[in-house]
Amino acid sequence: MMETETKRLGKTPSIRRMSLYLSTLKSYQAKKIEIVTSADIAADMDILPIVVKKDLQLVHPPTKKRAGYLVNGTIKAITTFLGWNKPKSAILIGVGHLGSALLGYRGFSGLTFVAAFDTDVKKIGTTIHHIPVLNISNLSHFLKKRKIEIAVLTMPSEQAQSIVDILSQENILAIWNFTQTKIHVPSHIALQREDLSAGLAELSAKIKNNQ
Amino acid sequence: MMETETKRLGKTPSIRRMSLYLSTLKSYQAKKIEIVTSADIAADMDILPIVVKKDLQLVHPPTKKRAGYLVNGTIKAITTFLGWNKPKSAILIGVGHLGSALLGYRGFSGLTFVAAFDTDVKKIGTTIHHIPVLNISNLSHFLKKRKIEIAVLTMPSEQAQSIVDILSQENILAIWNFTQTKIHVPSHIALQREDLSAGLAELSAKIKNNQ
DNA sequence: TAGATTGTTAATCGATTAACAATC
DNA sequence: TAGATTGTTAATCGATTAACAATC
Repeated sequence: MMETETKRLGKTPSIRRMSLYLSTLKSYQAKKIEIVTSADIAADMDILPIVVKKDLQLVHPPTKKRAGYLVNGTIKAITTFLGWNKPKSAILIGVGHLGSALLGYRGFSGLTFVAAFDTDVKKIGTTIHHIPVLNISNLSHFLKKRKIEIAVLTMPSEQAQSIVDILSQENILAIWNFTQTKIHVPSHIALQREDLSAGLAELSAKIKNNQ
Repeated sequence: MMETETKRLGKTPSIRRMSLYLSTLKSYQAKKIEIVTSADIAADMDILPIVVKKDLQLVHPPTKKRAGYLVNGTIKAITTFLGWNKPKSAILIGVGHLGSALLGYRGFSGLTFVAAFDTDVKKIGTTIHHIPVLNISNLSHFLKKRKIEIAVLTMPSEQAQSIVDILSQENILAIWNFTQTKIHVPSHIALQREDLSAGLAELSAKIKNNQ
């Protein structure tokens, strides 16, 4: 029997919901609410309370013994579970509109952009959202000096694999691929591919269903 | 028993894969390959052949009687299944970096941006990727004149609900929400929320698993 | 004590994978 | 005919939901 390459992590849907739990809980924090029930959270997220209970059990949140979840402690538990308590150092490659949007995105917890790279001499030497844009030809050299954990790819698809080959030789942990192309990485590097059209496909199916 | 509001569509994972089938098939088209097997497609997408067969059965692709799928016809079948044969007219609200990136994104099939809206007088009157940027105060008026099917939200979260309230009064089919806030829409409007941090959460879990 | 809520086990549902029949 | 491949049914696996025990 063929061995599946991508071993299942299990709980992927739960993990994808974690960031929404975080922002929901932070909104309670802003309102100085210290304890919330699974029903409260569920109502705010349009899901069922049992989903909240099951999901949160993954992160071992502190509870006020059968009276609700402690807001601050649950935020900490989720943050730790995702490894976001120690922000991961990241670089971004390709400072177009999407790249710039990600560099300035306020919503990422646990990710800190250290530098961006581009080929365009007009961009090199500038900063975007306070992050310096460096010459792509210095990529290797930079990675040997600085410990970088995540590389975010927002350059044109055609250049993706050649950059990935450079990244693969350095000591990074993960690649987050926003390009429209499949890339090949060594198995020790974690890979996440974002496909914006997948969301559009889902929306299109919903439209069809509404009619 | 409480009624679940978001009725299950079923097959959501399959639907989210459709756009990848499309781009994979288009790469065969570019190479003038006319017939491919589920094994070919599976190899190129890093999934199992049975997944390809099951997914494609949803769209009723033309097959060369047990010898493979006809590339052109299968592209057409998927496109039709998603309703992408008649491109949907769309507007985008909030021409920041993310908005600009989406306006210029080459990867969307079946979506045509007709106009963008912003509050910034420096942007109003210009075009981005050939799409005119209009004054947000003309939104209602514009929607009464032009048949728009999808509204894409890329403005700051704080403004989201007030814009949604305007949109809800007009005759649109769907809202694609890229903001970080939950919005309330009437049930006849399809809603898709994109959460960029969900992908980061997934990637973080993969990193943890690799260690 | 009564009510409320988590924690946990069991049931259901849906998606993935396997097996194989049909047939080119 | 033999080999290959889709189409389809069955089995497995995982995620969601229900039910309820524990206990504050």
